[in-house]
Amino acid sequence: MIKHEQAIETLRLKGHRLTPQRLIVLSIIASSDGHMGVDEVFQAAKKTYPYMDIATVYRTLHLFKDLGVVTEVAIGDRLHFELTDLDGHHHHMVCRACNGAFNLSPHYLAEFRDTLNKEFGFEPDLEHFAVTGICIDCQRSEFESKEKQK
Amino acid sequence: MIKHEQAIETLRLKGHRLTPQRLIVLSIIASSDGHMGVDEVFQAAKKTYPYMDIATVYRTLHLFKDLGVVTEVAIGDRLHFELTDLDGHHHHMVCRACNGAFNLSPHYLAEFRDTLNKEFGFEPDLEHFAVTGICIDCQRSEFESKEKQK
DNA sequence: CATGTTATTGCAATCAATTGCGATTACTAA
DNA sequence: TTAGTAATCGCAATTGATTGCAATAACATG
Ligand SMILES: [Mn+2]
Ligand SMILES: [Mn+2]
Ligand SMILES: [Zn+2]
Ligand SMILES: [Zn+2]
Repeated sequence: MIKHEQAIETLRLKGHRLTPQRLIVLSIIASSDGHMGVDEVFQAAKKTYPYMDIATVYRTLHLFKDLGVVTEVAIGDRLHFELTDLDGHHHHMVCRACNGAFNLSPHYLAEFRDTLNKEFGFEPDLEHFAVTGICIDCQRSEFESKEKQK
Repeated sequence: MIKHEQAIETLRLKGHRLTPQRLIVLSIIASSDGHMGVDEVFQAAKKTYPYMDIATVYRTLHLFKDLGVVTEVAIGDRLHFELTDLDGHHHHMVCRACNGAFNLSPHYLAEFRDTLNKEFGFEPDLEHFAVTGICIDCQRSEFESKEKQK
């Protein structure tokens, strides 16, 4: 629970108010081990605070993101959030067929980033990147269902 | 205009109907040299066909995408479309500050794709990829405005 | 503890994108 | 050329995300 306390301290230091809505969203995100979709957060929040509004959830998550408390990741076309990983960044491979999310060490993208930097002076947004695709298991099932068809 | 005829032939071969709406969207996309946002296409289409509906524009663009006639690229959070580049794929760097889009040869991502393939058996969606970030010019302006501040 | 200031909230409106549905129309085949 | 049929369209409703605004509540100050 040290992380939780730290986040609250960050809020206070930057002059943000400690509202019940913010504390609830924080504890929900903190109690999850992976990413959470915005609606998941919203549904969970309504259970302890029925007046919670989806706009407040979005505003809170964006505030937490600005403060560095949570990290945003676009999976497909939906936004997901998770507590910022203090042990270093990571990326994701997300399967478009089964929605499985696999972690990816940052070094797989470091080279790409460096190349764009050196060759074009371009600084890409690759903090917490999710690349969609088809995982190895779903490639197999796809292959098998094609076999069966003939 | 050879491309245009080819697209029409593709529609007919796959059993899709040649509607005025489809022909208009096709000619608009074909007459543009870069990406077009969906609303750009819609506004242009309404000029020659005032009854055009935005839903039809989306459905038409998605059909064209499935047929391989156009390619979709997500720039920031908006979808853009362009005629499929027959001379080979390409990617983009898009500046978050000035919205400038720069083309990127596919070889910059080939390595990344191969690594995911070999190490994890993951097949990433990287057909027509756009990475956002800050271009070299905007990095300079950012730096200068920070200098001026002190 | 009471009070004033202002950040924050809930609600409704809005925007990009998608979808269900009944009306229309492109094409097939007589 | 003329139906018949299914694909397609326009329209309205819906969804995820965002925003303006008036009401509310967190917090500083006395
Ligand atoms: Mn993550
Ligand atoms: Mn392109
Ligand atoms: Zn999968
Ligand atoms: Zn720029």
